[in-house]
Amino acid sequence: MLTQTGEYALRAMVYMARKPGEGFCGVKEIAASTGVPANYLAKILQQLARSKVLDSQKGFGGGFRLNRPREEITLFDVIDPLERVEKFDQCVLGQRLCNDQVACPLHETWKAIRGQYLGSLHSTTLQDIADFRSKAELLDPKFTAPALSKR
Amino acid sequence: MLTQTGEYALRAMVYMARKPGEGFCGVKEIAASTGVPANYLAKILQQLARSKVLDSQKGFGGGFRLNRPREEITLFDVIDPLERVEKFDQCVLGQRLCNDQVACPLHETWKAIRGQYLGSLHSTTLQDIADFRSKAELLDPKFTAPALSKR
DNA sequence: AGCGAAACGGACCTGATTATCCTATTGTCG
DNA sequence: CGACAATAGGATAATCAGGTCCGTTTCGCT
Repeated sequence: MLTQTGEYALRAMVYMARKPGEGFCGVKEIAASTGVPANYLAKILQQLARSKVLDSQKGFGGGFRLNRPREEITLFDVIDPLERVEKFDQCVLGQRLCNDQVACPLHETWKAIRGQYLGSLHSTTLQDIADFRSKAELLDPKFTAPALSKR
Repeated sequence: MLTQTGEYALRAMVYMARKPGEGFCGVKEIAASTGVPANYLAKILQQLARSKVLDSQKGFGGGFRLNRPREEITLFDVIDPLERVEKFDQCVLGQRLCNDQVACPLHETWKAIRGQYLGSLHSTTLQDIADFRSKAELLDPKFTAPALSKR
């Protein structure tokens, strides 16, 4: 469904989105919190910095941070630079000709699945995720400890 | 979305489902019609035979055929033995604890995506696919000739 | 029985993905 | 300025999916 790399990227982005404040996060800090191999995570974050989703800062106190407000970064923005999403547009059965008029037997089924998937990635922002509270958190004040404000 | 192996399997199964008659199909025949590498396809079909979706028959005139009526084989039955679908049940963000009560921030989003995907796989049968006719086929009698034949 | 057609099974090759390590570069602070 | 902290980036290793090859087994046919 998602490559390992994509999943790691998502974990890191969620971590940064939920962290209060504007400062840079070090790779080690993110790696420790998300359980992603630090060296590999560094590579992934470098890619995301190159694709303008993150800012990076070398030197003491440096690290990575979101390049834009949370609500302007979608899951798609995170996944897209790391996986070959274009493959989704190709016919599942490998037919050269497969569109809404001349379709392979799976065309409609697959179109629906793909549409739902991409739609979710496009419509879900890091803001949505940062705001998320599980049922347990909503019911039990203890869970509200790592408090965020806003909205 | 789907591994190469899963896609190949789907192509072969669709071919067999759409082919009239009850006889065995040889690997070479299927490979030629679907564009899947013959040797690799053989491995895939062997796996499907082991997982009771296909019957196989050695020797002259042998090959593979569906083990059950078309309408009793779902896309899930085809994909499941070949990919690690269990991975879908694990939390995308790698949290040890992630369920409807105590959830990770992506739990609901991912649950919806996964549900749509698995739902389609479970509810679509080879019968549905075999019956499928594209708009062009329905409108233009030329297309109603058995579209899949080569050799 | 003997031959050829076909699946079966194991060994092996290959390239992409995942992961690690080392050095260079860049920034902060004393 | 010099020491240190942190990313950048290149080289390399490990793992795995995808793919090939070949010998064996099993069957149908003559």
